[in-house]
Order: sequence, then structure tokens, then C-alpha cells
Amino acid sequence: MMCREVSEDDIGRPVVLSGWVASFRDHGGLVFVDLRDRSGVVQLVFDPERNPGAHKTAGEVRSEFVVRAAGRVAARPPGRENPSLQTGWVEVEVESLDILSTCPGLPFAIEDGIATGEEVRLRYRYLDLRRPEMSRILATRHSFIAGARDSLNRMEFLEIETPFLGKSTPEGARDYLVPSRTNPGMFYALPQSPQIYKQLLMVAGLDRYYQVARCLRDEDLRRERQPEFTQIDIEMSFVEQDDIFLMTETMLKDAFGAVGIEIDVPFPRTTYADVMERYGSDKPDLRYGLELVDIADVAAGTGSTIFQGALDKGGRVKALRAPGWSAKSRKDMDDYTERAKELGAKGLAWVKVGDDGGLSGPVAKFFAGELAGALIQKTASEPGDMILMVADSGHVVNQVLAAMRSTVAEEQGLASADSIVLTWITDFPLFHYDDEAKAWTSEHHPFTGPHPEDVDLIESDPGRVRSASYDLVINGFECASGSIRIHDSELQQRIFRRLQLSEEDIQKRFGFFTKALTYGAPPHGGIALGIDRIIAIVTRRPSIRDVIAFPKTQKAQDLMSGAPSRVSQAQLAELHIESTVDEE
RNA sequence: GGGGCGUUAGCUCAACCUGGUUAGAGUAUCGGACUGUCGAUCCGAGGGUUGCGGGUUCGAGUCCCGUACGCCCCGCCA
Repeated sequence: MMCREVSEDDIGRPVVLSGWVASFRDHGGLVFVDLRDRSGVVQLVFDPERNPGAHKTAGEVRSEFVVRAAGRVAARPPGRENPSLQTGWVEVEVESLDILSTCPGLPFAIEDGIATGEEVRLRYRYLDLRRPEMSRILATRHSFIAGARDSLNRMEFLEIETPFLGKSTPEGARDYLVPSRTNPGMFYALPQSPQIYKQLLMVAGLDRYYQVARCLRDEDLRRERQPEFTQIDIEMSFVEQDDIFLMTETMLKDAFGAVGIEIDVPFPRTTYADVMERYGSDKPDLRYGLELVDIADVAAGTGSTIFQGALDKGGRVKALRAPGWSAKSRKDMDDYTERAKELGAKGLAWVKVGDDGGLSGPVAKFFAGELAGALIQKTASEPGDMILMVADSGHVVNQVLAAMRSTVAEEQGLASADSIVLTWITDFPLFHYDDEAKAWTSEHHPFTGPHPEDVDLIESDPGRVRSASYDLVINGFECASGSIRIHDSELQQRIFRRLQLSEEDIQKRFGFFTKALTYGAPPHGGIALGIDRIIAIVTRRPSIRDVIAFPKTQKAQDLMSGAPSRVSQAQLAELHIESTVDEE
């Protein structure tokens, strides 16, 4: 029996419970112990007169000792109930107590809501995870994935494992490499995703595949990025975008349902071009409005060189209404301006809307006469608001105002922690121009299909080619991404040529894959869902570290185990490699 | 690779700006008392290389430089 299950129905019954000592209260006479296991807590009571042996042992017990208690369930005396406990109406009168394991002083209390820094918690992660709020997260994660699996199994998908030791393809993220002992000088790469393998499974005719897959990318970390993370990776044959959407919506409805969250399907859809224009970001948080507004015409009327200069260079001028921000200090705005400059802008223009509807602030003077009214009307601003404006290239304008949009929403509490807003973003560009490499590169990956209507533009106007790819954005996080793939080797060759990959390059990197496409590849497409991010949203955690049992720090270290670590010369020699770093 | 913030008792913090006797508090721990507690209470005790290295100074937790680690952000993340 588990602690939390002990109820009034059990009064008078014998029970045996094992668990950890959450707390103990020794009154000299009576001793109380709160016993905790994964399910919850129940109070044990030790009476020196009725069970002197157990009482004596109870006196030796300390926090987080592991004990087994045998006794009888009893009703608590009237007035001694604890309504804050599920089991607060009963207690266990212990007749015998065994100490199974002891515990020294703890680095932090095993309870919810502790103030202890993350560094200490990670060092003692096994204690951190013993805290109910943490074990509950792992249980939620399990239930979500179990719900997704059940759903996919019902839709007749096969769960298939793909290799961890694979071939490095120097595209995308940096690979984690594994030296091959049996092939001196050669290396495997750990998978950044099972992308190529899942497409090969489609060629193999296994038309519905999924995998709860670990992905590894050796890039710098963020609160929503770990070097290893988990995706529910899915691929289907003979499908179009709508089929993938329907399948994903069905699965997510089931998975969210498995953790007690009702979501509406189908999810709304919008295009990349649309969200970039309205929110300045391809992953906008749509729990709130705060749309960016084009104010080029108003700005042009001001005659200000700030605005006119940007417009003359083919740039944009956009504005963002910040509700209630007229209380901001000059210092605050200097800080935001500094941040705008870090993001590439020359500055951040702002005006406050006064109680009388008039504008104030350093650039207010440019909005003389009707221009002030036009600006207020365009941005739908009200007294007490602030209007933030950026004039620059479209890219910079969007980047800065998207960042400000998040800041405004956060400070004004516009994003409800309880709401979960899922939106499909479609029609991403297929290519983007890499200024550094002076070449077109894939926005997603080179196997992404072009939008059928744009195929003819691949050679003539690559920047305008939309792709058959899509993201699922939840509360401002990219939580899933996928595409309809290229199954036609002719079309694949056209894409490679556009990417200026030589025949030799193609053969060396993924010749095995393009070859497979020639052997009867079905039309196929898929999606991969970032489970860590979704669970972080579901459990309202600010970082995916909180939803991963043993996460790494920003330097990709495991503070608990000490990984990564140096290895012996003998190990290196066996692998035919040597370190260029001096040993200490 | 870059910017910002932080590091003082097991834990969370104060003292730092304005250098000055013995670095304090809460909590945890340990000991004692206590027969209905549940953040138990009461009494007492122990606990510090102020991350590390260097510099300035009569004197550094405090000022300066470097460095390590943690977090947030930019770059990066097909």
C-alpha cells in the first residue's frame, strides 16, 4: 500500500508502509512521523505505552531515513485532523518500525517551494527529484508521452528505433562525435534527429513510423535548449500537409488529455509571412495581441531623418503599443534602447500618450498636428500607453519589436499562465541567403519539399520559394516542426543544385540517401515534437531543465556526475585519438 | 566568440556603495526538555580558506585585475 492511499475505509486494518521520513515531531512521549513515498504522505504515530519498542526506534529516526512501519490505521482524535493532507483524517498507529537506511544532514529540505539555487539542486539531483513537485513533473511527462504513444498506436503507427551511432553530415548543428575503435581515424556522429533514417523507413514501406527519440546537438545552451533532448518523431507515407496536421492534432488532443488538459482541435493556422508582419517573429506568443503596426505613412509625414532615412533605404517603420507604459522612467527607456541597439537597431523611438491624448517624449515633436492623432489611431493607443517605434531594415525592425512585445507582455502580465495556445505556422521560406557563405542555404533541411505553386521559382527567384514545411508554436515556443519531403530524385537534384552542392559533395554526404530515393520512394512527410518544451509549458516551468531528470548546465556539464571528464591515455590510445589539451 | 548578473555558515541571505576590533540573521544540524503534533514548541551548542589567484593599502569579505563556476541574453541551434 502507498502512503496516500490510506483512508478512512482502512480504519482498523493492518498496514505495512515503506518510505522516507519527511518530518518527525518528538514530544518526549508521543512521536509523530510524516512518512512519504512517491504517492504522498501519511502520519505515523508512536505511543510509548502501547508500543514501547517501535517508540524507541522512532526516537532514533531523522529526516529522510528510509523506514518500514507496520501497524494499524486509526481515525485521528476529533480536532486533530489535518485538512491540508489527503490522509489528514487518519493516521497509522505503528506497532513495529524498521530503519532500512539512514541519511546525513541534507543540503536542502525535501519539500516543495524551496529557495535553494539550481546549482545545488543539480549537484544533488537525486534529492531534488525526491521533492514532490519534481517527481510530479516526471509523472506528468510520463503520462503525456504514454498518451501520445497510445494515440499513435491506435492510428497504427509502428515505434521503430534508429541508430545512435550514425554518419556525420556537416549540415545544421554541430555533431557530437564518437571515435571508432575498430576503424582508426573514423568517427560516428550522434543523431541531431532521426531525419534521414525515418525517411528511409518510408522508402522501406513502413508507412507509419514514430519514435520517442533522443536528439543531440553540440550547440550553446538556453533555458529551452539542452544538448540532448527528446522528440516524438513521426513520419507517414502517402500524405499531404493536412494529413500530418490531422494526425498531430489527434495525437496532441490525446496526450494533453492524458495530463488533464483539454485542447481544441483543429489548431488555427497562419503563415510565416503573416506572423512576421504582425508579430515580428516566427514563433509569436499568441496568448495576447499586441500586434506590430506599419506606420510608414505617418513616419514619412514627420520629416524626421530617423524615419525617412530607413524608408529611403527600403526599410520599414513599425510601431508597438505598450499598454500602461507611460509610467516608465527615462532610465527604463534608456535600458530598452540599449537592448534595441544590441539587437542591431540604431535606437528605439518612443512616445507617451498623456491623459489629454497628447504625445510626450524625445521624439514627440516630430508628430505635430494631425500626425499625433494618426499615430494614436493606427496603434489604437489610449491615454497611459506608450508607443514604441523602430525604423530600420525589416529584419531589424521585427527583431527589436518582437523582443519588446515579449517584454511588454511579461511586465504587464498579459500572458495568462493557465492558457495554452497552439498555432500552426505554414509556408516558411525554403531558402535563405547566407551573406557569409554568399550562397542560398536551406531554411529547414535540404529534403524539405517546395510549395507546389513555387517549384518554378527555384532557379529564378529562390528567395520567394515557399516550402511545404510547418511549425507548431505553443505560447511563443517552437514545439514541433516538420515538412512534406521531396520523394522525387529529380526535384531533389534541382534543390541540391540550387544549394550549389557539387555532385561529389552530395555523394559523400548523403549519396546513400539520394540513392534510396531512386528506388521507389513514396510521397511522405512528418513532424517532430519537442517534448521537453511542451512539458515545460504544461507544468508551467521556465526552463526545460526542470522537466528533464538529469539535465546539463549551460556549459553542458552534469554537476552531479562530473561529466564530461578526462579519460586515461590508454583509453584515448585505444581509440586512436589524442587530446591537444595539456594534462594537468 | 560576446554582453549582463551572481558566488559570504549545509541552505537562503545581511555586512560591500562609504576598507577598520571577534563576519551576523533565519533555517538546517547536534544535545536537552516536553503525551496530540503536523512549518511542533522551549532551552542550549557547534558550524566560515567570504569561489580561486594576484594587486593596491598600515589594514581587504569590502577597492582593482585575472580566473573558475552558475544563471539570463546575443551569436549559434538545417
